[in-house]
Amino acid sequence: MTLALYNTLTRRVEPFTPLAAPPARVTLYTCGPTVWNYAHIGNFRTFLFEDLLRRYLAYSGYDVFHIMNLTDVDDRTIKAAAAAGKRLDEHTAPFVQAFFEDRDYLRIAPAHVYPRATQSVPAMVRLVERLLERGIAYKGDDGSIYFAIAKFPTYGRLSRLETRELKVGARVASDEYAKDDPRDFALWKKAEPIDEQVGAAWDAPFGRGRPGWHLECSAMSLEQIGKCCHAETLDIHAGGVDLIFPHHEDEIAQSEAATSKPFARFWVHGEFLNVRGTKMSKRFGNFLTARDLRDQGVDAAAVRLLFWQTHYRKALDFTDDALAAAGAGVKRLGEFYERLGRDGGRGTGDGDGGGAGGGGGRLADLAAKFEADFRAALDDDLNAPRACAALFEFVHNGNAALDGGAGGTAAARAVLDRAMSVLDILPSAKAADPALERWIGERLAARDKARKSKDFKEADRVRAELAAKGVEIEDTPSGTKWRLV
RNA sequence: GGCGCCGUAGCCAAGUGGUAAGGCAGAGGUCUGCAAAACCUCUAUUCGUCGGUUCGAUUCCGACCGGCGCCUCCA
Repeated sequence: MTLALYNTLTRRVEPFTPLAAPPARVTLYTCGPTVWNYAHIGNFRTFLFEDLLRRYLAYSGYDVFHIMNLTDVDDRTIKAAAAAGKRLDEHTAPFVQAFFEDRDYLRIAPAHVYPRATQSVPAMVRLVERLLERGIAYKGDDGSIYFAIAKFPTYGRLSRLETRELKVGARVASDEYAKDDPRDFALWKKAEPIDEQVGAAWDAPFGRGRPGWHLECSAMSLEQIGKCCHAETLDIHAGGVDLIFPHHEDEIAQSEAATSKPFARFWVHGEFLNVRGTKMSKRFGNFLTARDLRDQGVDAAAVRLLFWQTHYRKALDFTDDALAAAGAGVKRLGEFYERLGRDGGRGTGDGDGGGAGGGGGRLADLAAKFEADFRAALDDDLNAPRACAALFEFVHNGNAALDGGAGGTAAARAVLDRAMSVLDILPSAKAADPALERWIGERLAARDKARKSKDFKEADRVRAELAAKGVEIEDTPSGTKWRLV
């Protein structure tokens, strides 16, 4: 079995066959955040889907080179900086920082490089020059540089909007008359006063200005894969569905017109996160940021599981109920994982279990089945919901096997660890400070004493006291366990 | 108007031309001093509606109803 992915270019699920077998290098470019503000969890749904893709490629043995850009100059960043009376980099710096914090909170594996638009201007200027030399770009009447769609016959191949017409009543851009063809898009925008004001203008042979939105991704991805792999074609380019048009369509046009090579072999797009049926968006004000969740004490593992339980190409409605349900699932998974470690002191793979459910190695067998199902599911266009179903089936059957005294826990735990390298949904450990821990120890001892003398009233009172502080307890044959909730 | 997606149990959500995964919630039971956790059992004759193709459709086709997305700078 090998990985197959839905390729937006062909609208089909196709086997993912890189130029060489694992451990071959795979180049993955994902469109990152525009750092004009905090990213919301809708944005992060896409980044999490890309995290799943990247981790599963690694799990499958590939040497992934993951590039994620940071858009730190565009209309919104400039407007926001001007509104705040700041320079562009002054305005974006905290949001870049916040993005990395949110990324870490959500356990998203860091990309290998985070090229920034403002730091890649030379590469962008070179790309524009190449297009000018080839006669595909031209200077408009307003002094901006445009890409001539007419010179790129396959324009529209990705989005299939080649025959599009402007929607009735759609607004007409102010630069409409500066372009040869209304469909042409800006590569380089002539510097305006507001750009100068915030420091978002650069000199170029074709005029002082700033990059158009699409240009950065073409320039930076080509620059990065040139450096790392001497290539001009990406293995995979990913993003949200809303980027298909015009962003990715335009990236293809710019890149391929310049290199005459396919820009990316696979285009994969993640669906939206919705709120009550409508896409989460800053514009609609129906958004929630990652830090909102973090501040509410939401375990990132629950967010991840919630997202994994819906296929990445299907819209997902975000609700508190769904998040809570995922939280319960995460907790159960954590219990099982802990139990494997605890009961696994003796299990080595061929077990000692003599109970009803378990012969030797029963858990190892279950783990092997789980791993096969897990892979088959993710190989099938990253069917994470199915992978999660396999996981919980394993939890269920594994618990039953443990109840029956089965062995093989070390093997089972190893399999689970491998799966977690992809899903990463074990509950976050909540650390207690030493003082609290000491107090818990005292209380537990008191309760134990009460229980031994059959003073259950007192024992229950202590349990309630602990619960009031968020300490949940569980009596087990090997003593009372506690955890913070 | 153009292109496209979605509609499966109380909630969330996989799925296949051959008879409905998984999660959460709920009910009963085992275990426990009681709990908790775990386990066992149960919870969709049915997959928006109506037609069609087929031996057979939730799965293919058509129409309709409902929800949503993109159509120039939104992940």
